[in-house]
Amino acid sequence: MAANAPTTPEGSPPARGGVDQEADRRAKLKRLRDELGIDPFGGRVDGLLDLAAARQRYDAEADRRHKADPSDDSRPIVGIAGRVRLHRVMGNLIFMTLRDHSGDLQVAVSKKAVDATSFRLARLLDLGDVVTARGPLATTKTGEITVWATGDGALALASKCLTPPPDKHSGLQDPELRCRMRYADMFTHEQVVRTFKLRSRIVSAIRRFMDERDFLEVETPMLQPVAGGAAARPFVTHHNALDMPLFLRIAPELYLKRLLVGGLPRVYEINRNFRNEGIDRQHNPEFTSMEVYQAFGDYMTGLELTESLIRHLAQTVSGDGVIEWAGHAIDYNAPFRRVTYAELFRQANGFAMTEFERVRRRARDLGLREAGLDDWLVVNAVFEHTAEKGLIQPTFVLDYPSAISPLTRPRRDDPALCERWDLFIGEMEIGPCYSELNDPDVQEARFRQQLAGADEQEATFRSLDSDFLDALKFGMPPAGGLGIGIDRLVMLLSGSRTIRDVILFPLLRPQAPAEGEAPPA
RNA sequence: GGCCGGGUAGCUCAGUUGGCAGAGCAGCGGCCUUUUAAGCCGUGGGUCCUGGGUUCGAGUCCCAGCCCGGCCA
Repeated sequence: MAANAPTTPEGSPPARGGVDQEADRRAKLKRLRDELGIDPFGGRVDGLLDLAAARQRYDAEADRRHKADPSDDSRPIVGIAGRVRLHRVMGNLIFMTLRDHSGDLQVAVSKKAVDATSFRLARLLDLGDVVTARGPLATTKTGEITVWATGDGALALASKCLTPPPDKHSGLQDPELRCRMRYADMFTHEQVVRTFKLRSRIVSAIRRFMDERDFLEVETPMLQPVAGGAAARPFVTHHNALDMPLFLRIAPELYLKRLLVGGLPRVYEINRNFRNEGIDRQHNPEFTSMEVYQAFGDYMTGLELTESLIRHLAQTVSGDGVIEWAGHAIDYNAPFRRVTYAELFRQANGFAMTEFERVRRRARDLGLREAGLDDWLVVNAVFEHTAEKGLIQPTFVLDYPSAISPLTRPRRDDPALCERWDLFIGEMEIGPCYSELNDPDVQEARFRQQLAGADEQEATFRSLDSDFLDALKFGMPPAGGLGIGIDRLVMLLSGSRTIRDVILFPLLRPQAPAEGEAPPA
């Protein structure tokens, strides 16, 4: 036995306490190189199967025949790769459970079946090591489908894991660490990989759906000289060569509308927006949304498109179109509920939203700020705090007040209201849709009104997008425009309660600098 | 911003009335050829988030702060 006493070897003072598990792993790394001549960081291997695919190759009949007559071996041989999740050394027989994105599969290494070096490697493996293995598929006594490492390529180390992985059973639990170390989260919780695969499938399905309806996917600037298209605080940056300030976009709207002016009748964009605001269960500073513009449509064509898209996605994901979320079975098959803003307000508060004095009283009762605010802003504050609660099943809220919808075409029959809806599912706002304004003079007036209402802070990042107004003056066809929050939609369709479960690397506060590192300036 | 909960070994977590800092997994040494979070024997490992305070004595009580999570605004 090589000298490997638990006492500190001379000349190699361990990290404090001598309990450094990375040091143990590095010691093994050295033994692998020096004693076994193994490269612990592998190389190309051809012909590997995913673990799930390899498992499918199992041939029960061939296994049975081989067990009856060992000379009759037609068992399929597979090459696989995976991370060591469990490792059970039983003297001369070693079992390990590998994991990859597709699932888990057991590998057995029998001392009799492999060369001495491979067996010593199998003994020395640590949890977390990435290995490749090759051999026939057969069950164990308890019926577990297993790759019995055999012959050339029986077992090889593809990448040594130097950091001890999280607990093999419970995995990472700390929600912040799970995001910070998403890679470890992924290989310890299968659900994480499932969710992000689902997200990818959903986004692909959205693109197919839109493409089939003759919408053209486009990409418009994310670095914008004027941050328009929404009311939100932008991130500010700077272009050096042009020596100009730039904003990360808060919405693609004003560029997509330019494309309508240019003659594209149906466009959509799926990409990131950035809003310099708070972080919670439903908000990440960068988030993905889809915006869609359809010339000669209006907010009702947008409604039909949205409802059929979301129903299609739900049925694609679940088969029966009913998806559990936060304890509710949300049914995407039934026609989505449609209710006007005014009616929902009345139902929630017991009086009409136009009774402004009662609305203000209600706002004060709710502890909301109302003094000095425009009547309609108070109405909307009360609405958000009363009417949006309980909108769990898919619900379109129609005909918002014009006063809180500066980019929307007013209703011809009642200009106080406008052609706008918001979709709510699971008490979350999934997205708005408008009949878009296309009168450049009205649009300019609304912009100026908005700027006039801006407080000092807002004024630093608000400005008039005169390029956009110039474009409108060439004539933009009437259009319906809509936005759908992809992250929230994925939350609903994947059963995720927080947006961080559907964003691979959500924004986190930077970690406190380790001792010895320079503090931030 | 307010309120509540949390921060203890690499990971997951206990810690009673204020009285020697604990378990499982992981690690290290050993046994073991059909295990399933393998098992068995032995063994090392702690800035109890940070800083004050009370006390003979603080993981525990008090104050302040930092970080995480939840609820509310």
